[in-house]
Amino acid sequence: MLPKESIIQKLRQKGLKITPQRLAVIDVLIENRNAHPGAYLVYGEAKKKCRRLSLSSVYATLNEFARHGIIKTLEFDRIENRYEMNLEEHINLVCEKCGRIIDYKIPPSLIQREIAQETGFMVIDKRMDYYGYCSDCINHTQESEDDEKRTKR
Amino acid sequence: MLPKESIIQKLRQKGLKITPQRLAVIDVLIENRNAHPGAYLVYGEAKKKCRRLSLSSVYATLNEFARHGIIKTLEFDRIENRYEMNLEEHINLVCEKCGRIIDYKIPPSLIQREIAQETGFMVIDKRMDYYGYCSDCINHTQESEDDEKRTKR
DNA sequence: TTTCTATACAGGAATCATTCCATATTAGGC
DNA sequence: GCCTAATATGGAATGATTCCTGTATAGAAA
Repeated sequence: MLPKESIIQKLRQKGLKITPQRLAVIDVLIENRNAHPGAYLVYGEAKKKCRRLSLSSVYATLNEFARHGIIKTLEFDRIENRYEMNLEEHINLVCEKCGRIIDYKIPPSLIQREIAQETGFMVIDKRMDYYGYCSDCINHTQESEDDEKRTKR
Repeated sequence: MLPKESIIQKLRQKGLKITPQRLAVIDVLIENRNAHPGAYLVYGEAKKKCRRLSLSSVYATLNEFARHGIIKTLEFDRIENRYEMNLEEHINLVCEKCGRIIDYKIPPSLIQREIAQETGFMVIDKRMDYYGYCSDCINHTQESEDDEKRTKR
């Protein structure tokens, strides 16, 4: 099944309505699935497909999708959130209830069960980021922007 | 060497000045090293130690410390940033230059060299979060807040 | 100890992603 | 086609963080 159909089916299952705005957002998410688009990009692109679309709705839609596990939200410092459709397995133990954060030193290979046994923490969701430089940026001379590295906003 | 001394020494090495405000922030960071304090908490606690201290300075100081690798900034959705002093090893490949993000499917155990070989991405920094519930929150009845789970701000 | 100046600070305004709210619209079951 | 709960709009509000301008000061040098 096409990813789009799959999403639409999920929405139906959950009793969510299929609106032109949501279809536009879905299209954009699929077309940009590798770009990890932010809300603004989604808004800009989706607006082309659905003239009557507000930024608020894009946020609401993205949040709704995230809530239903259709996409995943990635948050960053100083830059807008990004959204991804790749939900594959891809460590701070953050309690979503009380906000407490428990460090867990990771052995090379690690599974939820170990964490649960050793700390009693129940893992619901994961996020792993490695920060650095992609091959393009390593090759294409560093030129001037060297000191702009962290100037994001 | 005490952690505080170690930090002060690092600041001296980098030519950064040792001010009462910074000392207060350092104390708070050390005292709360396991709490992953946010800027507001740091401000509140540090203010007790150094009457003449502004929130702006706390932010500036935390950013400065992070820039020099003394602490690490953790960013979250909807809640303020948290800061940690635990810099131990603890995966999205995010290019800090062009902002591109490359997915890298992780085998159980994975090292930077593999990433570099397979993708050409040079890893500078890492972040791994597992989200879920801590043992306390699992035990202490879920009561009413069940639907507040994601109501963070 | 005093001087000097680059660095740091205070305090308040500004920014900007995101959310909220009140109202208007509409998807989709009947 | 009707009805209504779910959505969308758009503008205001929020809130963490940054920016800005004038002031203060750490610490090197005299």
